Amino acid sequence: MKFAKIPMATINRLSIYMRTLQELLEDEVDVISSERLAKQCGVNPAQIRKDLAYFGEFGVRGVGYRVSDLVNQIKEILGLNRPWNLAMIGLGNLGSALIRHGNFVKHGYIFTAAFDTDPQKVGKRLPNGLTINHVEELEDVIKEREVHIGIIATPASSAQSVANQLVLGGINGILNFAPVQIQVPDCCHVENVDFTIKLDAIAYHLSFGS
Amino acid sequence: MKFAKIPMATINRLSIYMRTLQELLEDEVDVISSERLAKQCGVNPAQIRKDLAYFGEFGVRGVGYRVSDLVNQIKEILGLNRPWNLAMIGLGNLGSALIRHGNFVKHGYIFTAAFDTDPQKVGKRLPNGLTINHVEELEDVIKEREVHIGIIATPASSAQSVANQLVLGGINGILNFAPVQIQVPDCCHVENVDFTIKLDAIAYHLSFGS
DNA sequence: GTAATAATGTGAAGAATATCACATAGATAG
DNA sequence: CTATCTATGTGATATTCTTCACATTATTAC
Repeated sequence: MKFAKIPMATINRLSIYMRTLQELLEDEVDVISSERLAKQCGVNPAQIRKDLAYFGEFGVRGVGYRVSDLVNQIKEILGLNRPWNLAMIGLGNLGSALIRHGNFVKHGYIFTAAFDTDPQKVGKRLPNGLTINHVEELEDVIKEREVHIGIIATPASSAQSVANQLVLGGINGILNFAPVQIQVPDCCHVENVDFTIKLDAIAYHLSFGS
Repeated sequence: MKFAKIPMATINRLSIYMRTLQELLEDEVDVISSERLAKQCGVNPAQIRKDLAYFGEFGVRGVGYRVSDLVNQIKEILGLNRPWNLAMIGLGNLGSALIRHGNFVKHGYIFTAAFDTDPQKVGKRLPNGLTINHVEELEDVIKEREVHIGIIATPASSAQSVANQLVLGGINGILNFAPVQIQVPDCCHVENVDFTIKLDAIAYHLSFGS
């Protein structure tokens, strides 16, 4: 599928295009031009065409893109035409909220394991039916349940040690909500979600104009 | 303070540097070189120097950077040497978790208002002492309480209408957790936090290698 | 006071990314 | 079947961002 080196920015935008296209689909829009899609996504029309061009030709000249087709094409490009199993590590405020949050399921992700160290929490059942395991069991359980992606929602202080265990358990993808830079081997891909960084950026813009 | 046009990426990295420096400060490290700091932040040493060079000279040649000084300098650069008032809109799973999450307070941000539309929630008191207002009162309340930044944690469907009201209330900075692209006038700066985009990026990497 | 050392600050080179502009090709109407 | 129209796909161009490499300058030791 992939022949050239694809910019990370392209991958992220594809995700945004897909989101917008799925909304259009719900509104029963059949066909859309790069120009209109670009406006809705807040990007340049040529950007969309270039992004897609990395992977093939998906439009019809003089017409535009068939919305439902393009959604499926992007899903295939991103590897989303299959289920991905998630494990949540850390069931404090944030972890618990995320696991109950509908967006993961809506996009085809499935929680198959959840971990914490608090004896009060271990053994408890979550609304989605999962039972919380102790972090000590992490390595075994994620192998057993074929977890593909680990989500770290622990305090910053435990994040690195959890990441180490995830790697030992064979995980190659980590979504990290802890506000630290975690170190992993090259085989493992980490994405960070850090909202205080975003807040700082807003503070900067408010202070010194755009 | 700002003379050239600063890359957004630089601003985000300054935030990361600051975070790491604050940790170093707790470990009582006095001085650090760009090389060592770079390793801890996962960037190139020249990058750090260039980023800082946009704003002035903060290091000592042959020695490095005084950690506590640099933290303060970056705070000033980002406009963090003052309090910022936040309003949370939407107190579902995510909004409630975020407002209880210590990281905002830790970095000097203060919640001064909270809103929801659910009559069950309006009037209730949050653990931090705030009383939940109805979204109808949004415009007035945020003016009254001098809110600077609005955090949208509503479902996607309400995000745009909330954003409109925030703008009407004079807000120029929005942190958006809803998975939609919201449209605002140029005077208002929006940052999006969208973890499904990050998850999609991980899925892509797992599918087609790095 | 001088030399050696070390790590900054920065101009220049390089890489990556985004935008422009137009040739191309599918669709539709006459 | 031909002409017209429209929006894609893409080579060329422009821009933005990152890395290199080294001259510069504070510090320390002799």
